[in-house]
Amino acid sequence: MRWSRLLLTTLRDDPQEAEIVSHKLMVRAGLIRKLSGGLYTFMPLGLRALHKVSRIVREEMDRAGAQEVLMPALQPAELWERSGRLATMGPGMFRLKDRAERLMALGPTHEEVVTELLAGEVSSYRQLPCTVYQIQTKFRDEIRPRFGLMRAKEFIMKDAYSFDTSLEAADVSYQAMFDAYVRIFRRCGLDARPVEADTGDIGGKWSHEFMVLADSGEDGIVDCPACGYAANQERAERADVPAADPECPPPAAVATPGARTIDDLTAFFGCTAERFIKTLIYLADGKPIAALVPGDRDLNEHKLKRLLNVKQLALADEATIEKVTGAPVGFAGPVGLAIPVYADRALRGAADRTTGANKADTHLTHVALARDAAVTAFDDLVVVGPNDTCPRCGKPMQLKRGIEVGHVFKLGTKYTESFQASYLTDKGQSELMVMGCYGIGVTRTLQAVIEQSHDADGIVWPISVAPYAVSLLLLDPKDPAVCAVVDALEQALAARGIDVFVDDREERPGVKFKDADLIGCPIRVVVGAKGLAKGGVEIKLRTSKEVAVVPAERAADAIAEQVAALTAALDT
RNA sequence: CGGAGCGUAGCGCAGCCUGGUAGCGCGUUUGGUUCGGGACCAAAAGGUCGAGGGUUCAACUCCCUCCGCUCCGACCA
Repeated sequence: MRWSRLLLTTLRDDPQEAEIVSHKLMVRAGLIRKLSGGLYTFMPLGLRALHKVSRIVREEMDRAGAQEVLMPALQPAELWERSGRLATMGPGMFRLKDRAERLMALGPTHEEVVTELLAGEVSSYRQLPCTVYQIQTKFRDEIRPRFGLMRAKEFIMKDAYSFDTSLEAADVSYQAMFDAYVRIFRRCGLDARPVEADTGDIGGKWSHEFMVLADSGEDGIVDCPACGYAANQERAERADVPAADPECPPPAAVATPGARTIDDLTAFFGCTAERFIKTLIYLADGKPIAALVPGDRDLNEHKLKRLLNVKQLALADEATIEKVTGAPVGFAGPVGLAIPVYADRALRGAADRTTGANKADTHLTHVALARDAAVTAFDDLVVVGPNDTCPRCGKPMQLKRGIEVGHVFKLGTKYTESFQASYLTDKGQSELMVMGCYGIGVTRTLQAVIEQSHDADGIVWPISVAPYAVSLLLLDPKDPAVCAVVDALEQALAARGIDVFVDDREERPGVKFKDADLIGCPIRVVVGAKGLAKGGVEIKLRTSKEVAVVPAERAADAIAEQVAALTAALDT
């Protein structure tokens, strides 16, 4: 491809719309253009890179034995009623009506459609296991689209679904997908690592997310360098270190006018935040409950939701809090509370702490939790912090940020039950299929590659996903001799199956160098009158400063060697 | 949805506080000089100043409403 014929404009300045480096670079390098918030056009160069990611995904899915299908993005909402997710996932779905007033949805994911499909297709154990996948545009009415392709309203996802005869068989399918994911991200040149994750609205028992480490990542990751334990902060556990507080006198009420927050209280009492017990009133499926965490910790709502096994969990409104505690917001405490009370494990054995008194402008000191309050259960309820230790080995852990590029779930029979997706066993009995689901954000993965691989000058593409392997800079487009060398080289490379992008614009050399760095193809080849006079064409890797000068007639072979070396380095 | 900020030429921005009929840089077009790390000179095209309403002799500027975009929180590939 020649630049002069390509719809490509690079930008000198960072776009005002972009915040993180990968987004800025994608716009500057002319890979994407914004239509509106969370909606992007892939320009020719960006689409090439996207196709390369898709191809890797497809190859590895096929290798893992999954079969490609393509399901409709437009789906009847009735399907979602059957699984019960119209309620839980409802607000995140784009809904519309057809001319018969039937409620439809633009698919945010396809568990319903695929389960309905397999329920009809599979009738015998002989047809199992079966894993299908598709690479398709998904629609989600995100509350806040962000960071370009990272969180978009419309994005391309590879979603796969496995169906098995048993939990054990499903584990095998899960592992096959897990292994495929490791290969996919490795081939994309990404440093992605699997972490234990929360299952969220998708449901199911167990899941792993594949995280690309990046400071701009939206997720917190907890990582134990000693034993390899790694988890999303939403799910991460910590070693159980119960409080070992000495006995204390009975609770005493202290007037604390206007002191509602932990900050207010530490100032008022002049002690550290951990000496307080934070009491949070939640509505769990509409019923009030209290959750207790040490004053210096944040409650992890995912953990609480899992413990309570409820669908909806939200902080209670002011009116509910006043009704339940008898006090305005900010003075709730566990002593004398008539609703279920769940406390973080670190509060087991807690004594001589300060809590709200369930009375306006009043707190209780000398509270010994077990002695003075009725705790329904102790469990791990806080967001893991920097000082927590590993739940497996007790060693210190690290907190990092990550971009979630893939997620694999063991779903069990959650969906096959809703859709009565069953098969006949070899004994002629009807059993529900056991399911797994597996997603990769293809567009997000592409951007994650850039987020992880760039420098001050621009993108540094791994060869596997680069729009072109080679940037060929024609420095003297008016010099027939130079043009002849470029033409011959372009053809020679094409004959070897190497994609070349020729910058044949009538621009000064500096402009071409800058743009080549910005666009970031892994191999840069410069052909100019000066260079030819000095011995040939110049070959340079995007990752290196070294320039090799090679006679024109040997250039194609030399480049092919570089391509082979770069490709081999990424192959698993 | 709650909080914060921003909408002026294709892109990046100034002007607004203190109303007087819109400017800079990049890019684009034409001509010339240049030509190995974002050249220079000259000329030119390009703007309903996000939209609507109000105040005023006069609104990019002040006021109100709405819309859009970006960032921080809940959602998630």
